[in-house]
Amino acid sequence: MNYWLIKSEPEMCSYADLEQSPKQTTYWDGVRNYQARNTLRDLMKKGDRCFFYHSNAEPSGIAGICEVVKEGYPDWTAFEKGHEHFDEKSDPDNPTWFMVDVKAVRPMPRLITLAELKSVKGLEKMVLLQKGSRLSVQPVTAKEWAIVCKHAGVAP
DNA sequence: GCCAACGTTGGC
DNA sequence: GCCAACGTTGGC
Repeated sequence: MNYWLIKSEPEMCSYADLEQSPKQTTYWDGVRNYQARNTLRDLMKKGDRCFFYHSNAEPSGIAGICEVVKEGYPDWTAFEKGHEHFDEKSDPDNPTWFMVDVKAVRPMPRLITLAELKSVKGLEKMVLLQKGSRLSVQPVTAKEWAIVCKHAGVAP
């Protein structure tokens, strides 16, 4: 099983919003970065676990854990004229962008803030904490996953 | 709102 | 292929 961290602006879709979605599941769309696209399309597998991270938030941090329930498929929001994520260059017959479906697993007992994560031993190499890291889907090592869960007091 | 870091675009 | 200009992300 692989571990990931996915970012979402809580104004758009918070962890609570995910929990309140039908079947606690939603599609995670709007990624318009090639590296992140490759991860979504090729690497994320059913059953993989993800930290659900609130970005651009007050404060930012990990809000919960979710699970990949549908592997990479074309991000149809790129095909819809007028949609916020419309991209005229993405051809439905040869899509540029992909997305996955994720399902809520469990919330963190409290938000694990970015500032807090920076001070946790063993997370120094975590992609999220690297300077200038802007990737909206990033790999998390099994070790980092365990450390964060232990720190937060939740089952991995 | 500011700004650093990064990705993309496009002229050459 | 280089690189300046521009747009976006996201912490603060």
